[in-house]
Parts: sequence; structure tokens; C-alpha cells
Amino acid sequence: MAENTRIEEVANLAGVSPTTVSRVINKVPTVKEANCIKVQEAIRKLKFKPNVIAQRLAKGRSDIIALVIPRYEGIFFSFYANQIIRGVGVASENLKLDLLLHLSNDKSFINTALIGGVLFADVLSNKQELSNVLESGIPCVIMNHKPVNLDVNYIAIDNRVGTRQAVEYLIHLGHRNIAHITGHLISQAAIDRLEGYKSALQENKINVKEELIEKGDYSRPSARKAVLSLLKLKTPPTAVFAASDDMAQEAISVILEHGLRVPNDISVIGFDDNPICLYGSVGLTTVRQPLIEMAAKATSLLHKAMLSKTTKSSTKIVLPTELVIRDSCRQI
Amino acid sequence: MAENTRIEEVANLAGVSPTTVSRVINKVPTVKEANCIKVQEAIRKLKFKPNVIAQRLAKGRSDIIALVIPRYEGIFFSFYANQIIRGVGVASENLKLDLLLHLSNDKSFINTALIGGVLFADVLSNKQELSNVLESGIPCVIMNHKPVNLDVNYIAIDNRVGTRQAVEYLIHLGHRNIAHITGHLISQAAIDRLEGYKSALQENKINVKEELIEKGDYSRPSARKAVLSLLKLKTPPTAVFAASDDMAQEAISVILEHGLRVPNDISVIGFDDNPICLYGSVGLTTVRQPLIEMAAKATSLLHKAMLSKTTKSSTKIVLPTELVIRDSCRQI
DNA sequence: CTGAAAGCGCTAACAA
DNA sequence: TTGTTAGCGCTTTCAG
Repeated sequence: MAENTRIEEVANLAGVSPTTVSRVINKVPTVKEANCIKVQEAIRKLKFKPNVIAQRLAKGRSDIIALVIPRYEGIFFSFYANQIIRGVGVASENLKLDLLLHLSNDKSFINTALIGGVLFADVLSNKQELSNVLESGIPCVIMNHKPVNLDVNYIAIDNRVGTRQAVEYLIHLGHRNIAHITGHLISQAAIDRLEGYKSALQENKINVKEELIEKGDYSRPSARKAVLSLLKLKTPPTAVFAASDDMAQEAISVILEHGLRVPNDISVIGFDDNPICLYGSVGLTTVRQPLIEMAAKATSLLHKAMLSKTTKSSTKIVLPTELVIRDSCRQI
Repeated sequence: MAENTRIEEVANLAGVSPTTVSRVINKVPTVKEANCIKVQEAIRKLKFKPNVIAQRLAKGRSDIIALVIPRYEGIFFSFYANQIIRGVGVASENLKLDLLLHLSNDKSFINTALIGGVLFADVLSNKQELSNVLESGIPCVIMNHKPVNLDVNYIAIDNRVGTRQAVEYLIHLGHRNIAHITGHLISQAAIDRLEGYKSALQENKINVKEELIEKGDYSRPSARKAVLSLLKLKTPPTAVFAASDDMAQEAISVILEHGLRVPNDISVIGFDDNPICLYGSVGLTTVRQPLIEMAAKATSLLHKAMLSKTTKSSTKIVLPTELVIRDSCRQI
């Protein structure tokens, strides 16, 4: 922290008291216009920047928010995590909040002393951290995870419904042999998608075959491995539902490499609506989840919670998913 | 910030003065062991957490570092950016530094009041921010960019040398028709790789053909577009050098989709040594750049600069790149 | 509408 | 080795 000009010097130059300078800085409307102008000029001349630390100590609150996101590779390097980080980064800048990035794992610990609010991008990686935050009384918002038995703000999509949109679409196209490449099952989203896949099949009287369920972790290599196994089956699937578009794209690559065509031989459907869907060899049909919107709303919700003194009841938002039909699935 | 127990209550419970408590917190060695234990017990009982804001105001320094990284999509979503963010995140946690994430664009502004040091992941996106930091006297380290005419700490790789390793390898294999898919030319890394590509050709008496240079932005879609153009050429290249592995992988996909083989028909070489190299249909030959190491060293260098009162001369580190030969290039 | 004075919670001289 | 006394730079009562 560089030693800068203080509010007092500004006050001297402007010929007013420090208090008045503070009022101008904080836009208190009761300052006489003439004084206001004098102060602003002095601020400009001295290139004065208020010391944020001192402001915060005096005001008793922090404008720093923390984003807690799992550091596991499959998740951290996913489109999902990237979008969340970038979305929260932009949203917090707009709200004039500083963003602290906290990469969680099973033994990470979050120091709540510095921050005014916390955003969890997922929570399963370390439940202890959520408890810490909850105990400390700091407002928080959880993204993409619906905690059970806990009165917390959250904003999520319904992964089961989204998955159902995908799987039922495939069923309507006549597919019965539908494989699923899961996401990293440490995330609730991946678990919900897997459950949604199973129940969609069951409701349509289609047996769930374990051999058609391949564990992935949202990464391309994991999808490649999964598809390779799937292709070796006596009766390979006619359709593949991947828990992320990245995995779906990799699935398509592998299928093409084996001399098969998409969607003619195998239909593929993804999840995310990653822009890469549009640019592949075949437009990828997928389930759109509004990640940027989720990030923005979560940040703004957190901001409101930080401003309101009263701990009002928690807000729960579920954003809709949307089936985006392109060219990677066909009727059989 | 939740209103917590203060140091005074701890002092009362332990039967010592606030100063002694402060000493224990800051591990000042001159505290009698008996007192030290009493204080630690009191801290535990009261679940006392020092108020970091107050600490920082009193100490006059900050343990928060900022990571400034461009928010442009091609770059932000790249393996490079992901590795840097994750690497710095882990490194700063190890050093007990808090990490503020700042997504820069051409009009972003960094508030230096809160932070004790700054890490630039690239600087071209906003030179103004670098000047701000330099003026404020806050220590900083620049990654992957060698600023000209500026006495700043930096840690980078030599992108020209790395590129030369790749291109000369192709030349030694007999290739003369070598295409290049560039990175986002807003980054110095991309510019240097392009220059390195050109000079490697020239030094080997191979004409640089503009039609073989395709502008990418590190993203897969941009690589797809590039390869599509390349394949339409009257004389398509026999080898492609992509500025990132993601782009190289996409290049391979496109080539395969066109019924050509890698490396039999076209050789492909990437840059990064992304783990995905290992899992594709063909092992990707690439230039390894030590991103995690760069992130870790940069963070530790910054930490040292923050601790040393004296503004000693700047440190400049260039990390070596390494050609990693796998199966995507062949002799012709 | 303005200013003096009293903190915010902690650390750093300085004495003891 | 410990405690007392001043601040760090700002905001916020509360008089005026």
C-alpha cells in the first residue's frame, strides 16, 4: 500500500474540514455546491484516492466478495467454471465489488475476516467452508447447487428437467439405446443429470443399462475414453447424451474418427450451449443453461443481501433450461 | 463483515493486555510461554478471528495480491489463462496471500488502494493499468510479456525460441509448406510466435507466404475456420503450426473430417503441452511451456518484492520451452 | 449546511 | 517480558 495523500490535505487545500471532504466522497447531498466543487478540484489536483482499507474499517463493512470454486481439473477447466468466473468477474466489477478468488478442495479453508459476502460455485467440494461462512453470518449465495435442509440463498438450474428435455427428445426421435457420459460426480449438477437420465428412461419404460453409463469429469479426454468404450459394446448406443458440450464435441470427434457419422449413425446431444456448438463439423444439439445470467444474478443477489441489514429469508431461484435443436440428432 | 469478538475480549479472558494478544497473533517470540498458551486458549474459546482490515490499516500493508488477466474470450477461455489462474490461485494460497481477480479490458481500471502487489498475466490489453500500478509504487510482476524500456519484474518464456523449436523441427522433417494459425494477436505471445515462425522460415530460405498465415484467437472455432481456409488452397500446407494445443487439436479434427490423415497427409504441431495432447486420436507433438511453474515463480517473486522494503532492481526470468515429440508430425 | 471529537480494531513505539 | 499510549485514514454522531 503506497502512502498517499490523505483526506486532511484535501481539506486544507479546499479550505474545509475533513468531514466535508468525506461527505463529498460519499456523495452526501447536504454539501453546499460551492464547497463541493472546491473539494472536487482539490481531489483532482492532489490526485487523491481514498484509502479503501480505512474506509472499510470505519464503515464496518467490506465490499470484497469471494468466489469459491473447486480446483479439480475437470471442473475448473470446464466451460461452466470459466463462464462462472468470467461472469462473476464482470458482474462484480459492475457493482463495484472486489472479487477474491478462492480455489477450494477438500481441505481448503476460507478466511471470512476480509470479505463481505461469498459466492459458492458449487459446494460439495468442501462443506466445511459453507458451514464456516454460515456461522460467521456473512451473506452468501450458492450457484448451481440446491443444498438440502439449509436455509440459504441459491440460484440454480433444474438439472433434472434440463436432462429430461435432452433425453426425452432422443426418445421421441426413436432412440432406445441412449448412452450417458456423466460429468464429474463430485458436482451436484453431474449427479442430477445422471439421475435425470435414469428417470427419463424409466418413465419411458426403457431399461437403464449400466454399460451405457460412462463416468466422465467434464473434460475431453474423459469423454474420449468413454466413447471408446461405448463403441466397443456388442450393441453400441444409437445416441449419446453428454453432460457437457465439450464432452459432446469430443464424442463427435471420436465417432467420426471411427468412420461413423453424426447424426446418421449416432446422435449426440450435449449440455451448456457452449459457442463451440456452432462451429463444429455438425451443429450440436444441446441443453442451454444460462450461466452468465446465473453468475450475474447471483452476484447481484449477494450484493443486495450485503446491503440489507436485516437477515431476511433466503431467496431461491431456479433458472430455466432450454433445448436447442441443431443437427447432431436424427430420427431413427 | 460480521461483528466479531475483538482482541480486547481475548485479552480480558486471558488476563493480559491487548498488545500481548497481538503479539501472540503475530508470533512475536518474546511472549512468555504461559501467557502465550493462555491467549491461545482464549482465542479458541472465543473463536476469535483478527479483523484483517484493521490489521492492514495498522500495519500499513496488504497481503492481497491482484491477478490482472484479459477478459477477451479467446484468451480468457484458453488453456493458458486457465493454468495461470489456477497456478496463481494455488501458489497464493500457499503463501497465505489473498487473490483478487481483475478481468481487464481496454477501459478497465485497477484500484490500487486495496492491494499489496499485482500480477499481470499479460499487459497489452491495458497499458494504463500497468502505469497506474507502477506509479503507485506497488510491486508487480508481469507474466509472459517482456515490456520494452521498462524496469519491471517479469517472468516469461521465449516465444520466439519455442516457436523456432517447432518450425525448425518441421523443416528438418522436410516440410517447406508450413502454415501457421496464430493466437490472439492482442497478446505478445501470439505476436512473438508469429514473428518466430516467419524468421525461422526465412533463416531456412523458405518464403513466407501470407496465405499460409491464418489469424486465430486461441479458440477452437477460430482454428476450425483457419484450417478450412488452408485446406481450400491450391497447394495446401503439408504441416500446420498452431499457437495453442487446443487449436492444434481442432485442426486435427478438421483434417480428419476431410478424409485426410495426421500425420500421413498433414503434420500438426501445437504449443502449450496441454494434457489433451496425450488423449487425442494421435499424440500431439508440441512445445511445452511451463505455465504452472511460471505462475508459481511469479507469485513467489511478487511475494518477495512485497516483503523487501527496499525497491531493489527488477528481476527478469526467462523459462525454457521444450519440444515434445509425439506422433502428429512425420518426415516427408 | 458544517466541524469537532470520538471511534472502527489493530499494531508499534516507548516505557516500565 | 509486558502494558500504556498513540495512531493507521476514514466515517459518524452530535452540536453548532
